[in-house]
Amino acid sequence: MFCLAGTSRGCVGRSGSNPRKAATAEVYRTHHCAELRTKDIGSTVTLAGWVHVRRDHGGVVFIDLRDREGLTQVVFRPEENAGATEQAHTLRHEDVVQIIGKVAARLPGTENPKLVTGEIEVLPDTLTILNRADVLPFPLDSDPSNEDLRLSHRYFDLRRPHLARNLRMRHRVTKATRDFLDEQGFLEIETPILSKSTPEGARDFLVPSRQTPGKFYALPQAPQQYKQLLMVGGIEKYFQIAKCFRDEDLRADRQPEFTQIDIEASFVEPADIFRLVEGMLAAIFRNAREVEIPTPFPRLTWHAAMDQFGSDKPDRRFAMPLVDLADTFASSSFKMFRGALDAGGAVKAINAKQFALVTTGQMEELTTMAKLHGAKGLAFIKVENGKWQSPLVKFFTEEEKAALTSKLHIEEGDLVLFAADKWETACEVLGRLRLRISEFQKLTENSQTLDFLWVTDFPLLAFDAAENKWNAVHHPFTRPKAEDVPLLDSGDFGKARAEAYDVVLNGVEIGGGSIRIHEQELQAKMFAALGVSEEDQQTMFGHILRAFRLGAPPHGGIAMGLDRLMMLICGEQSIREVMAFPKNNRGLDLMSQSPSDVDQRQLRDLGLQLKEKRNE
RNA sequence: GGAGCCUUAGCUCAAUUGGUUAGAGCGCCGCCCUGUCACGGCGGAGGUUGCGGGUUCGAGCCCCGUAGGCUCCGCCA
Repeated sequence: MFCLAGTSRGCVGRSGSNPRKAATAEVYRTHHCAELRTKDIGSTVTLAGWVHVRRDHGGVVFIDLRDREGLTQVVFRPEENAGATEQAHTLRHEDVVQIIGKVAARLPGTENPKLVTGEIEVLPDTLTILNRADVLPFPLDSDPSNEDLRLSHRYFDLRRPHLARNLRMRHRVTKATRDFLDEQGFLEIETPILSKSTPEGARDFLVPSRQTPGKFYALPQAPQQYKQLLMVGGIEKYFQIAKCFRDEDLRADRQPEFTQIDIEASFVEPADIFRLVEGMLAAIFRNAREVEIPTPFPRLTWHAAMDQFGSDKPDRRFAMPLVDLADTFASSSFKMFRGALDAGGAVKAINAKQFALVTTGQMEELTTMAKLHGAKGLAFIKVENGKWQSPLVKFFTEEEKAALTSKLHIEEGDLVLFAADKWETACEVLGRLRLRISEFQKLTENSQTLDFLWVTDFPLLAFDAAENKWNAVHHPFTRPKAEDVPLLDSGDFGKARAEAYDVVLNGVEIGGGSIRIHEQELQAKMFAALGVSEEDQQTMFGHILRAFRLGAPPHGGIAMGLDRLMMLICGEQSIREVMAFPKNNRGLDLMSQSPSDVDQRQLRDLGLQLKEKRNE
């Protein structure tokens, strides 16, 4: 036996997307398990991998040997190799073995067309058991629903073809990204992970400083300031596949640490960023999914997106548009509608086609959802047996009914839902209902559509009633649209729009960015609007304000959420399925049991003391 | 911080209205089996029904609490 325990050269030089011979000779094997064909018959090969399945006939024993690339059948025959066959009887699922043997044609009629290696099998001279496996925590050949169990044995779960495929796909996407941006002249530059806490935005993960007791680094929520400073530094075109950290509650599409394709460029306008990102996504989808996506992407202003779809990330794979009914009900006798309009609000409706048979439970859920998002109730019309079943109908004139029928294209079997409120509330409520109904009706279930679009002209500032102050919608360095800068002077903050844009795919925000402020004066105006004092500006952003006075070029960029993009590319419902080692719902790593207790001494070194002892 | 759904064998699930000893498939263990590829056959082990309490003659099933998981709202510039 010539096994060299401890060598790891077997993996060097392998491409994830394109299995081929390693640059250096492999020690453990001569071929991978999806490689051998009839042309190899007669040659002696060495294979290494996992026992995928054993079929033991008492005499002859079959092993499906599996490695990353595929399966090869190994046949042990007692009359040819009694010793190896004897050993083969003891093999179990996921034992790791190496076999040296001859490639042979399968007996006529026993070829397996389901395997690419199904024409051949390997007759081993030697079987080396490299490592035996315990009884498996769950089977690898089906999808276990117990995610808890999967996450606590993630290293094992990763052997399932499903996850392996996702990780391989992710590699292709990041490689396509790097290749594309490199061709476009972008430099990949790393920025610090030990960074500075800022009050804006999400809650920071903090790292106590040992050498400066009582002070803390923060893990970056995004490399935002660094990439802008790289622009001041004359880099002109930067990108990074950057880890970002936000200490907020998790969701199916949110993890405390996640990855962004972070991009920034100097001397650019939104159109430059749009072209770049469209080209990059086209390259990504060409490489990963082998599809050509149409570019340029359609554009929608934030106001139009809200008005038509009730969302700043509209899913346009189905219609169900929000229809404005202000004209129809301008002089309505129905108080709820007139009241909203008289107060300067909106009356809008959606037509859920062929959903009149909505169940009581579904209707209750929709009503609860509407109220939760600010509606006072949920007015509706069901069209059944040629009649409008609705408590509202008695308030409508014939003209109003005719206008509704025409504007909403009402037909037998439809369900029409109304919202009458402040414009933004009415839009948001109907937008939420629209999405939930699309789930009820399974409107996007097997859709292959890739609907990309840009949402532009976001509001610059939003008023936070709870804190009684204005906050930046994007971040405080976002450039106002040139024509809206006077609104900052006049205090009409709510009307100011930003040079900010999101790229949306199938109703999921996969990226967002903006053109930045590069002048110190404009930045000061912005901070003034945000109510950040001169002193706080210096403490928190002194370095970046100083940088802006040393010849900062006009610049802007975007950050793409790689995990969400991968989720869509792989057709997953959760970003956990496209990350190697994700955390659960509560931010725990069930495999390594982090976060964990630390030694008292570590705390002492950092000058920290725990306030409360937890019950243990 | 809040809401909903879920928790039965290692895994996936079942268990009539609350009714005898909680079952099946896969996996595991043992024996048999020389051309399978979801190999097959026979036998076996494996359960505090998440945990605690309550109602009841009787609880996997009903009620209360609690833990854990997932999803959503808040939160996420």
